[in-house]
Amino acid sequence: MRRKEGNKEEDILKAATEVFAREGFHLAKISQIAEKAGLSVGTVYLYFENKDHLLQRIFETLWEGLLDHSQKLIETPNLNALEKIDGIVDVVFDTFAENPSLGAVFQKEMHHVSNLKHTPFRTYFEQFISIGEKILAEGREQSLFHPETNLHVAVSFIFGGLRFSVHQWTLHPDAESLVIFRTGIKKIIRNGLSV
Amino acid sequence: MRRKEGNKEEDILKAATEVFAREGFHLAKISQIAEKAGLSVGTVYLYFENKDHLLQRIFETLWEGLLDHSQKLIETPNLNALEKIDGIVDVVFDTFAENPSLGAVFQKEMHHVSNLKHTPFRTYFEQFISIGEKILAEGREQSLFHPETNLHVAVSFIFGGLRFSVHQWTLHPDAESLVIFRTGIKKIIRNGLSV
DNA sequence: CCTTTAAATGAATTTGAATTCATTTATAAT
DNA sequence: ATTATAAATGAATTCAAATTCATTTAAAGG
Repeated sequence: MRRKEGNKEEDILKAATEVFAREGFHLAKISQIAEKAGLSVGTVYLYFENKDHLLQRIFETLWEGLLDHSQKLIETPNLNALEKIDGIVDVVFDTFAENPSLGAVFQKEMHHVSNLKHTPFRTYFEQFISIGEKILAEGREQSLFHPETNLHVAVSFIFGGLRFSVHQWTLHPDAESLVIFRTGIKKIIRNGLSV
Repeated sequence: MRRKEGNKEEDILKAATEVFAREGFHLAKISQIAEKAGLSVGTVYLYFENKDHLLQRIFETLWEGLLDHSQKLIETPNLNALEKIDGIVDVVFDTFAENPSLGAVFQKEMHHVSNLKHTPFRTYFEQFISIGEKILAEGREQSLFHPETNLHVAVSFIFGGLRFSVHQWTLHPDAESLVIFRTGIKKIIRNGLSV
């Protein structure tokens, strides 16, 4: 019998990420993805049930990576809440630094994915938010943070800011601007704008 | 001859905003919009060239309002940079407080609109960003802000945070949480999380 | 070097909603 | 009242792209 050559599933996901990043999910054509992956339209359907599932798998991998690293981070001893927040910023930027297209897809298509039926994506997002809230609550207990800050508001603001900044960074994803974004964002989260 | 009853154009835009907010642009059906506006599918096309133009008009009105108010704000004498930033937060929340669905559409569909050909939307966004950068530069000159903060990073982060927070607020758009979001966000932008 | 069968192909089919347009309705002018 | 015509309707058409599947290709086992 014939055997599979290379790793087509991976090739397809990589191609899909790039096409979704450039075109957006709805304008992306399966034919474009197939071409970029170097195979035919029909083959895409041997590996993925449909277009939605492609996006779903991309987000699944992404979220699992983010949550896994974040979970390890908050369990690290000898880190205070401020250091953990810096760690979260690093987790996010490290994730997207190795794959800038993923940052664009994350910014553009998260809402589409969370609307899909039969997906655990609202749960993933909620877990991430809940990790954020844990860190902030911890910081408050350690008297590092303003006690009156509303957790939900703070986490929403930081999540949105981080996500959009990553997206902006992906427009010119070089190493130098990566450092500027990372450090700039950490500084704002800690100290805000004012002196 | 027959004359137009009421303001159908307005009815359609209002209905479209609600349907786009709930379903997202691509899943929204013209038939749903027509039904919610209390008229037929064909009538929608008497008032708008196509589905894209509906979204386009919604964003046009939205951006013009935001830019107009922001422009007036930065020209107001006797406001320092910190007060101007508070003003921007207020402009944004005032805009969406009177129409929470607009906040959801703004968060979900901005990327679709900026991909449309023949639209000035990248320009609108750039103008808004440029207003933000002006305020930050001013604050730096007034020695109110950390001199080393990167303007582009700070503005991206704040824009993203503000946009996503508004979207989160629209999920439970009551007056009490509005105040909590407004004040919480202003505080974080000024002072960050740490004491 | 056949034979078997999994893998791959891409043209043909299906689908589903955007858009159109022939027909109907309602108002204003005469 | 009648007529002219703008406004409105919604069933029929169009269209583009997702999905399918009959056919072809190529590796592995005998």
